[in-house]
Amino acid sequence: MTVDASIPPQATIRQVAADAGVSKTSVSRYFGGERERLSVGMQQRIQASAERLGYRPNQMARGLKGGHSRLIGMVMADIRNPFSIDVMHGAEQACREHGLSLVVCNTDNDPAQEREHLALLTSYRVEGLIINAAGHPSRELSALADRGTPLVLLDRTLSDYDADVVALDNRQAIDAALNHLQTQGYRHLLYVSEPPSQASSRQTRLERFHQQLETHQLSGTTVTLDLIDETQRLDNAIDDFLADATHSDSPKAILCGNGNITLAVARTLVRHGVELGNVGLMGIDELPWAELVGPGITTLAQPTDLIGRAAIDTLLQRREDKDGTLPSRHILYHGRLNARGSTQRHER
Amino acid sequence: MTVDASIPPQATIRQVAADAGVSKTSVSRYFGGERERLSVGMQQRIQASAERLGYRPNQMARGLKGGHSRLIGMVMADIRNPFSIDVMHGAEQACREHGLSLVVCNTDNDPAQEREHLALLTSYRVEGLIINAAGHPSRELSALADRGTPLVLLDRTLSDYDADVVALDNRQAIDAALNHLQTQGYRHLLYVSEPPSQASSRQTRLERFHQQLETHQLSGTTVTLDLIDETQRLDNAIDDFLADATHSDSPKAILCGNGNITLAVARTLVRHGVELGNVGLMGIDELPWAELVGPGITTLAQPTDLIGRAAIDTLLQRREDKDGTLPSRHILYHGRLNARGSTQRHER
DNA sequence: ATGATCAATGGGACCGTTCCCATTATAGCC
DNA sequence: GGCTATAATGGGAACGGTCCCATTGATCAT
Repeated sequence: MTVDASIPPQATIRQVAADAGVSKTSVSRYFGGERERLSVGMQQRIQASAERLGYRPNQMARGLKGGHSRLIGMVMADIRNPFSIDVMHGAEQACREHGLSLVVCNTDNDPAQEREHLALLTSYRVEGLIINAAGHPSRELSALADRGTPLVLLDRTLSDYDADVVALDNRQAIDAALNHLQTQGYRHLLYVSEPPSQASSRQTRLERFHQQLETHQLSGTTVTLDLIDETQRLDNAIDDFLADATHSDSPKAILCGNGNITLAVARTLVRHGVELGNVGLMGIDELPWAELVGPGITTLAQPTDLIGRAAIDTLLQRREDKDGTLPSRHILYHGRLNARGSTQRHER
Repeated sequence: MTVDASIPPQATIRQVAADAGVSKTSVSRYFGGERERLSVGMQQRIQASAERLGYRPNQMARGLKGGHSRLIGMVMADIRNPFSIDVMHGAEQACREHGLSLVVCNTDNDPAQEREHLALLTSYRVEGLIINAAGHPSRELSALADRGTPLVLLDRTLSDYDADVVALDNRQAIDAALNHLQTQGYRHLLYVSEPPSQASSRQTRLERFHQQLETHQLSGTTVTLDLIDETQRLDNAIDDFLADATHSDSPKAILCGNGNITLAVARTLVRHGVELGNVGLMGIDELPWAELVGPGITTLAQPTDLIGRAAIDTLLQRREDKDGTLPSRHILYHGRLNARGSTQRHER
């Protein structure tokens, strides 16, 4: 591709107006949602000129005077988490339906990156924010919220915030998992999670696991770790769990707190030649490949695409709430059990 | 969260200037990269006022007069494709290092969505564009390119475009796959692809497959299909391939054109109780779960994170090329073979 | 002493668009 | 006929910042 020194710059409203023989205000009306206020003849002249000149509105100029950036910020803790991908897809589709653009920022679970991204989104004057990020509200987030930027928390709650939340019902998810594992005959469980301090949903799941063990006549233990540098520790924890002689007559199962953990645990079990089902394995969140591993891995699926959509819808409703009378909502979706062979014990 | 009727609006440069007792030009200099032109005392006064007032620059105003939106558009054919996810991650990181924001648009392989997204990115005056999308250049894309917007094609070429390209070396990838399958003793192959008309890389892989069969003393057949509504057709094609009596004494293998196909084929084979290795299975692109399925699925991995980074770096170099003397480049990365059990035949 | 250069600072114009008020012509009602 | 309302259209100011030219004072060289 050769860059030509005589590149025609992007046409402006003034140029279209001059070409069509009308005022710039009429052209602005044509493109700005007031087309019906113009005579048919004028509309046609404007359309012809705009097309001839290849006019495209400058959203930055519009945003400056009109006050609308048409941008929605989405701050994600980990875009490579399978959960994030589907949520983003749903959110992006919902934005598009409203003529909005989604700006996705990835924090890799780092609060410093989160602050940077929030500052950047502020500089673009985003019209709303979807937050799926670290556990503590930053000053940057507070400033945005204080200034009235609509905010929806995605799969998170923040302790100092009474904000709209769209998420999986974590308690129901853990209850359903424990029910299933108990029904399938497992009695001693290991719950594996990424660091709970990074996300309230992880904390809620972990707490619920502990709380509900006795109710389900189950015993259990937990391990939390950072998958970036603690894979060895996971291996050891699983080995210890499987070798635990004090529970040698209790059928054992491992419950994984999210998709990233399910993958890591499955790797460890397969590498150690563990027969799935004999040792139960279940993961929170569906994974497209879960049915392929051994006898199939049992999962509790969240409706992720739907959650992404709901987050945008909730945000747009919050944006319409000019006088602040709409109470905060927690929209919690139930998980759906996909029972597969990894939670079927063999008679022997 | 309660919306307070007395929300302080975002502070402007004029307010900071008034508070610090300086001119707006000085404040602009402070935040606009000319800080060293100000006396130390003035810098401190500005900093204190900006912090007190919670000032954040308005990128829209900056973009309007200064001519820089600081946005990079990235148009992806399918954000749920595993390839896309890692590339996006790498690209986003590279953007961040340069103080740029990545705006990701997902087309779901639909040319109409692509046109819409390009128009939208134009309206934001993006400073560059990474394109990984449908096969035909649109008028919208032509207009952007003609106007001098830097452009990098990602895993694609466009027939009418002499643009920078960053991609896997598709020919090397197919050659490596055929080498491996031939070395492992397979003699009759099925190549499965998503529709080649949607992406030049698919077309290149398909053509190379046909071209190189004889060179490798292999025979083969191909099937191309849209995974959205042709799963049954895939099942049938695989059944026919496996039942093909004219090649009953040639060990058979299936080569999958991308990660989405690998998942779909693996599902079919596992569901039909096919023993991997007995029938070979290999996929272009690494998948995090590939090692977990049966004896492990052999893959040819692209360095996806690196490709995403390279795309941004290439784009930024193109942007610096004011006088158009930098020739177009095709930056092609080699795949790396991950041999696993799915391409190991059993003696029997 | 004079002239040139540079550091430091500031004000006005501008960027592309929207918003707001103004004008003109026409139609309908009293 | 006069008055009011409405459709259609337009021009100027403003949005928040950048850019460009101007000014002032200090320093250095001749």
